[in-house]
Amino acid sequence: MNPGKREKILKAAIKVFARDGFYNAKMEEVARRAGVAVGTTYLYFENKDDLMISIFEEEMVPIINAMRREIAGQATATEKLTTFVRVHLSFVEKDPDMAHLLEVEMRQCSKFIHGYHGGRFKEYLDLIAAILVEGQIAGEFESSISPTIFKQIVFGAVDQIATNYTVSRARRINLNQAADQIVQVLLQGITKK
Amino acid sequence: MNPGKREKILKAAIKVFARDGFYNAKMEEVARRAGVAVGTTYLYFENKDDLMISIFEEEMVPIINAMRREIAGQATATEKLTTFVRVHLSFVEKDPDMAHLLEVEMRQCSKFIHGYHGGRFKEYLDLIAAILVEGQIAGEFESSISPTIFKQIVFGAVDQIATNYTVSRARRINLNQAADQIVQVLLQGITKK
Amino acid sequence: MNPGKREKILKAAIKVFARDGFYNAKMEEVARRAGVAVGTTYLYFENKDDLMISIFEEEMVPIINAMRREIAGQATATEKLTTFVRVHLSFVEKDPDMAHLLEVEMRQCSKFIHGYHGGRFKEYLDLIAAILVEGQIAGEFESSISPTIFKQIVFGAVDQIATNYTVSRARRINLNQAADQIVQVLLQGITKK
Amino acid sequence: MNPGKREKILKAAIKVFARDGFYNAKMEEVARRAGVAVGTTYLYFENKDDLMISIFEEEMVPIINAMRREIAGQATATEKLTTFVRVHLSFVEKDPDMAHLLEVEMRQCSKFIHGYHGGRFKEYLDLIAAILVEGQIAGEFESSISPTIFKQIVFGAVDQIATNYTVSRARRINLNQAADQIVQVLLQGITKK
DNA sequence: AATGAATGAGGTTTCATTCAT
DNA sequence: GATGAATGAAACCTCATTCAT
Repeated sequence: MNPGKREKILKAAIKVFARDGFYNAKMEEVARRAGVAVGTTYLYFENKDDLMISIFEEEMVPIINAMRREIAGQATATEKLTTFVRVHLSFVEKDPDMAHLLEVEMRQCSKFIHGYHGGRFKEYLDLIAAILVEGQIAGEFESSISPTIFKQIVFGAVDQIATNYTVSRARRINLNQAADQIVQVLLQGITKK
Repeated sequence: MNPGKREKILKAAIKVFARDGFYNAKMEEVARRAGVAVGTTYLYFENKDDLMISIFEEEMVPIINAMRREIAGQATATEKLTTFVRVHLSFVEKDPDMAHLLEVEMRQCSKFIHGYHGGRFKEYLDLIAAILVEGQIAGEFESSISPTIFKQIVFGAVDQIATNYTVSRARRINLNQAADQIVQVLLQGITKK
Repeated sequence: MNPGKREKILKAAIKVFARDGFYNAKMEEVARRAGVAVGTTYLYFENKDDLMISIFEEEMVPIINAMRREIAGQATATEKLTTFVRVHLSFVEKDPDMAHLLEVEMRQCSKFIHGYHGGRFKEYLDLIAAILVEGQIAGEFESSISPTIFKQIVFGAVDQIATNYTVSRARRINLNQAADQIVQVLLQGITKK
Repeated sequence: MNPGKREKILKAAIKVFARDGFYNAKMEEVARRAGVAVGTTYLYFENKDDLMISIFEEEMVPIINAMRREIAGQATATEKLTTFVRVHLSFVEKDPDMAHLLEVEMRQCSKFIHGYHGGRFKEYLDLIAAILVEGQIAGEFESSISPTIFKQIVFGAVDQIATNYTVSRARRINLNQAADQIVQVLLQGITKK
């Protein structure tokens, strides 16, 4: 098995799935872009679904690790939360195809939705929950906030901004400014003091 | 023709699209559930895509109207924002199939994604933006928050909660509590005072 | 039964069958053009095939009669043959839709081909055969020519010219000149004396 | 790919299209007869129309070439014309399916009719025109005859005989005799001297 | 391991025909 | 008789997957 070839197929699939959508994407096009024969893709991945799942599983690992490292480098929970939002959006900016997959296409892969949930995605979301809990313990954050709900709020907000950025072809949205605003709202709320 | 029949097909499509996903859904199953012949569905809708678009267009209208009415019944912008979040989640609770469609499946319908965006959906998001602006003018809300970004934050947060609720078959999540927490975060932030 | 309505349907069918071809023609379009409901066409004609057959049968009658009359008005077999060719092409010029049907579309109607042959069409061809025989008896024409073969030669030649005229949208072909040339060849041959 | 397989599909299509007609022919039946799967036919031909066009294009080439060779072997224009008629009818006798396609079914393929006309078919007709012109120059044939019209007369006559032969299942028609009669009429006309 | 031709199940859509009103 | 909404069979074509080379 050639691990480089596996990687090439994976990268090609990201491009094609992102561009055409999971269901409209053709295995032949993935193979063509990877510079291999169709049959070869089936040597490295069980089937189309498995290819999708693998993208998620394997591309998510470095992302989660990088995020974890970035967060660890921050002193306070407040800074950690700020970091999460900024880094996530910088990921989106750097690799919009991958971002689009994680946001939109992933949800269509039936095997993913039915029963898969709980792998890397939960791990990623729990980074947010951990930050909240840490802040609550440290007395930075309100203890009345539920980590389970909060992680969804943060991810949802960030993901919506990201989706909007990814979908709108003209990438004239300022993700840095958006990150700041998200952080401000999450930390201070919108109520005028 | 027969508007009742059209409605039956639409409702059947919502069920089937929600259960099987847009691409896995079969027109034959939609027809079966609607109690009509396959050909009949094509008397009322141009094709599968049109059926999906129509669901969005026609089911969104009463939702938007109801939301608008509920918001109008509130005095302050703060109450209006609270209402938006609660009512949205109550919609999700009342009709999870429809919610699932709007959240997940809709994005797969190619015609929807390419060029359609901006109809009812934008209208819905702009309800949030209007609330923010109103609050800013009234002096309730911080004027430094961008309406364009804020509406995405709110929708993203609420939608993520909703998606999670819809996907998890066991509906033991308390949406009321989630609504309260979302509102609290949005209004006050999580920073301890 | 309203015979006028039957006629309207027949005429509409000629137009539609000629324009779209028998297989691509839709009964709904025929009905629309006739100004009746789809179901009505089935009150006057058993089915699509029957409609085609009826066109042939019923439109052919006046044509054959007119042709017979014209021929009868001529004194010699030579003049009669000349008349046949000219009148046929003038029919084509007057009603290209009908001509197109008889030339091209008719052959596609399976019931027509399988077993039908021998109705009006044979009657029409036999007008030619009769002219030849008459001329042979009168001593005008060579007696070595087979009527069965000759009628096909004449019809084939005339029909090919007609088809070419009908297909080429730009109707700049001179059918009169073509008629003269056909007659000349048939009567004298092309060999230089 | 595999040119032999392409040929098998082409031959199968000729049989099926000739027997059932273009519109009634099923791709599945074509595949079955070719001994391949349905999908395979689409590896070699874009679609049903393309298959039909390809039959015409590719089967016509050897026919035209053979005809050209046969004609070239004759000394006088008179002999060449005789040869054309005889060889054409011998083709029909040898391969009635192919003949039927060229005569009847071909005209139904929409792509063929709309804009295609003028490729091989014109080439074939022009063989006749060339013979006439050659004979006129050599002083064998009357110079008053238009080549454009004459080629249609000859083809029409021959084609009508061929069609009649092909349609009538009982092949008891003597094509050799028919060829002689056609030639006699074309060369000498029917007028008794 | 790699290829890519071959497979064939399956879905959308069309449209002639029917039949309740 | 007239209507036209409803029917549902049937066919083209796609494309994930396989397998002989």
